[in-house]
Amino acid sequence: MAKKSGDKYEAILDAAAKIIGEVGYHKAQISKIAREANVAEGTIYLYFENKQDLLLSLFQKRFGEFIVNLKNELNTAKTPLEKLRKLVTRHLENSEKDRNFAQVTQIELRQADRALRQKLSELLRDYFTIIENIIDEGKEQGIFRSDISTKVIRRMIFGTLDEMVSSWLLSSRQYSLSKQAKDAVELFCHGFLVKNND
Amino acid sequence: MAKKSGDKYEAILDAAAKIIGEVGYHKAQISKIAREANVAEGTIYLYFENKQDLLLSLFQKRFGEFIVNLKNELNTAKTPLEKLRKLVTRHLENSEKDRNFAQVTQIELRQADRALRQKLSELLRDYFTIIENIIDEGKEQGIFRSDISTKVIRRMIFGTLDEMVSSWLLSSRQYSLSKQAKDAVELFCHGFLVKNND
Amino acid sequence: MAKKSGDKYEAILDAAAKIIGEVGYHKAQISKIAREANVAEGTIYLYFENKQDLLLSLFQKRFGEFIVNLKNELNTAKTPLEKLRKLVTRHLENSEKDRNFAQVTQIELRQADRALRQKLSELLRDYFTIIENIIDEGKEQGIFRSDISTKVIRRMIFGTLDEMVSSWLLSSRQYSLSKQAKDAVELFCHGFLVKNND
Amino acid sequence: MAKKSGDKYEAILDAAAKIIGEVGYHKAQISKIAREANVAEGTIYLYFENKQDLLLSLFQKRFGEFIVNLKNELNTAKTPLEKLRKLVTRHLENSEKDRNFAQVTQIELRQADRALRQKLSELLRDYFTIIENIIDEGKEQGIFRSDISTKVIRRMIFGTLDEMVSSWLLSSRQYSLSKQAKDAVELFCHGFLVKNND
DNA sequence: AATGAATGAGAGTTCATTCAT
DNA sequence: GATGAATGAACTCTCATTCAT
Repeated sequence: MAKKSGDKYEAILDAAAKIIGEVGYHKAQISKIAREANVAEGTIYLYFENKQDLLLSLFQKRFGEFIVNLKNELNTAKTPLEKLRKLVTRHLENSEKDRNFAQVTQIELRQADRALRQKLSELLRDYFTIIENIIDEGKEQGIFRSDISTKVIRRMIFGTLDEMVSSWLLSSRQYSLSKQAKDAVELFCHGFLVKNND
Repeated sequence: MAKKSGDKYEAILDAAAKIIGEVGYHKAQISKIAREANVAEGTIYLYFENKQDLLLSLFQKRFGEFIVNLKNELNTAKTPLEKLRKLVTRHLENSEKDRNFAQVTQIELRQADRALRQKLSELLRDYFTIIENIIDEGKEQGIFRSDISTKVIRRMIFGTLDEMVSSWLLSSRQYSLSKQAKDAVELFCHGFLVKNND
Repeated sequence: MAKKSGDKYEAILDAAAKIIGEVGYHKAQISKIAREANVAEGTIYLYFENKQDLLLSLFQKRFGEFIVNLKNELNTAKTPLEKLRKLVTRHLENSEKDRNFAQVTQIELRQADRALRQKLSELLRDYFTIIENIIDEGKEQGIFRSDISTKVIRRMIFGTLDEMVSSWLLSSRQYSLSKQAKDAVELFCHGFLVKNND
Repeated sequence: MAKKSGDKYEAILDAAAKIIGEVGYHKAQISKIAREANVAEGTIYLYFENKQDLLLSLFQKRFGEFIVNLKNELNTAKTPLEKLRKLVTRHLENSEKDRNFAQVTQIELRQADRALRQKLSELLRDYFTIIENIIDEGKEQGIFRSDISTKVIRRMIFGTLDEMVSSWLLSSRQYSLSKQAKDAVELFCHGFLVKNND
């Protein structure tokens, strides 16, 4: 397999993101991706083992970049709350900016073989760890409640973001996704119950 | 097409739920479903238009039953908060009880054609409306905060439940899903911020 | 897989023999064989696991029939020499009659995977055993020389017949193959050395 | 095309003999042969027109050398019988020494296109002529029987040798091939019939 | 002469769907 | 209604060959 540098590798990944984003993984034919990338079908197999490996590499690269950028940004935040705000904002902004990738992440990754899903969830685990670290940090500093398990909180945060992106993707995308970041964080922090209703 | 009653119709739906739950929609062969249902392949096409219609009908029926039961139960609840608690509990309990169906709902529905997804989201909309009605009722009664959009709250609730089920499905399912209902509701209501940290 | 009875099974085998005989195993496309058999491509896979299995089945059936017929005929012969004459005659006659099959046996079987070749040579072993039994019977009766190993004699007999068929196939087939049976047997028995030249 | 000399030319032929001998002509990938020869894939096409030409050249060269050596040796033999002995011995010895080449000759040459097979049999014809010349010489000298056609005798000799080599190749090659030369010649000359059984 | 990345035609196989019985 | 053998379009992947460097 050729090295992962060079125009073609990138062109194929871009084409794959576009086609898969448009028609879904199963309906995305290698021939279409090749045409979109201005490359022969066989060329794809110089850079990727097979179709599944292409999807995996696509996710790996894009998500990896997102994670790296996110980590850098989180380092500039002081409090866990500030970190959470940045994470939520980045997640929604990124999905809004790269619709194709969001589509792949949200929709396509859930299908495919058990084996593939396994590998993909390993990649997601990095993201989960970042979220859980923020939560644990907040708990240690006495800012976040310790009586609810970190995992449940993480699932609320990720699930909410995920659902927000899904809704937005399935809608006509006429509203701004990232502008809902503030509301989401507010909800996470205080819930929707009016204070004196305990 | 035969009417939607009779042993075979049910047998096929059960078989479909089982096979799709096990191997996913795309890998679920009609021949396997037929064999599981003790029915000839062609028979399936007497009851369903095509494979996609089978998936759709499966979801429709199972989800419809869930919605009906849910509505009945919600009628016995007095406050919006109580209603929310019942909804969360039923959602998690139901997923835990019928793993195959949860698998289909969570994972398989997200793929497939735009057309199918469209129809499915119409079915989900019923559920969304139920959730949003509870929220609006709470807002009207001054129990729930009115400064956050109903849709965002709904997405948090559904997204969280969805993610909780997904996590549980991808895990070895060694923990009880429905036992986390209380924590989830607590989070929805008060958030995870310690009170004096405003 | 469907049962091995019925028109289609036979039609496919016949078509395969014809096409493979004409262009060789590797160049024999499933689509061509299907068209020749007046059958859809997929139908072939109802009767055979894959292309290789088709070749194997073809050989198995045809060669099996030949072996059965041969055994019956050998039972009517009294002396080992008479048996040898019948075997040689049948071998050449059969090849002459069914040119396609001869082609497959001689040429195509030698290629393909080690695995396939292994299976095929197991089938041939039946034939080898028949030849060797005749030789051993002759040795026991003191008619055939015991100072030369049965295997070497068998290889001479089979190799000679094989080569005669090969030559005939590669030639324009203008001469009668089976008419050389007598010469062949004469050679096997007495060699080509003039008697007083020891 | 480069001239048929030089290190690379030889290296490619050697590599081809090795790879083809191991996995067969059809499964022998140009890329593998190139790697084995420490040469770029494209380089092979500087020395050979295509894959088929490579196989042909391989046979041509190796078989040509064998023929030249054989002719030289036959010149030192006085009687036709002595010549036959030398030919049989050389044939078996050569096959035993260069297993890869034997494999190619026996197995791979039989497949491939009609066109290729045609060219190859032209090369073999040289060998056939040598054998037939020995037979005719023997007939003229009254040593060999004139009542059996030269071609049939030649086919017996070549077919027997061929089958002996084939058997040996398909076996685990635990026995000595060349040691059976004497038995073979004995069979050719006197047949396997005990003398007083005419 | 030498390279090896790129090409793209080609072929086996799968499987949802049909239809004669 | 029920069957299941038959269909054939669709699609991934291979690999001999080319050609710009």
